[in-house]
Amino acid sequence: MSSLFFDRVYSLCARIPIGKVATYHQLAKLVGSPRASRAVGMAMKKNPNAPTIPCHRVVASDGALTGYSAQGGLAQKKHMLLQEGVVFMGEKVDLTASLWKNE
DNA sequence: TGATTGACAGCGT
DNA sequence: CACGCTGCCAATC
Repeated sequence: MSSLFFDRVYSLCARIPIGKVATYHQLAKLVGSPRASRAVGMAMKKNPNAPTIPCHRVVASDGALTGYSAQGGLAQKKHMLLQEGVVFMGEKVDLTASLWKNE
């Protein structure tokens, strides 16, 4: 189960600092396929390393929490992000303040 | 091997 | 501003 694509996505996911979030499109771009945002989402959904990969730090391009396969769903995801210090704008993440610039 | 799916993104209405 | 449709990529059935 070692697809280069998934591996890249997981690596980037683990690379996202606490208090920051990345968009699916951003990860897709970093892995080399700026249009593979959907494939990135699929990798998150599969998430073989659930507790190992902090995939909860990945949100939509608009900062909205689109999905979360783990326990609790989107509510839990939002709660975790808040706990890590991510700034929320209602039900969406304030990308203006918490978007990972991939430093 | 082919068709369908899926945690998206962009554009149009 | 909210909703809908299309396009893209890779995985899974």
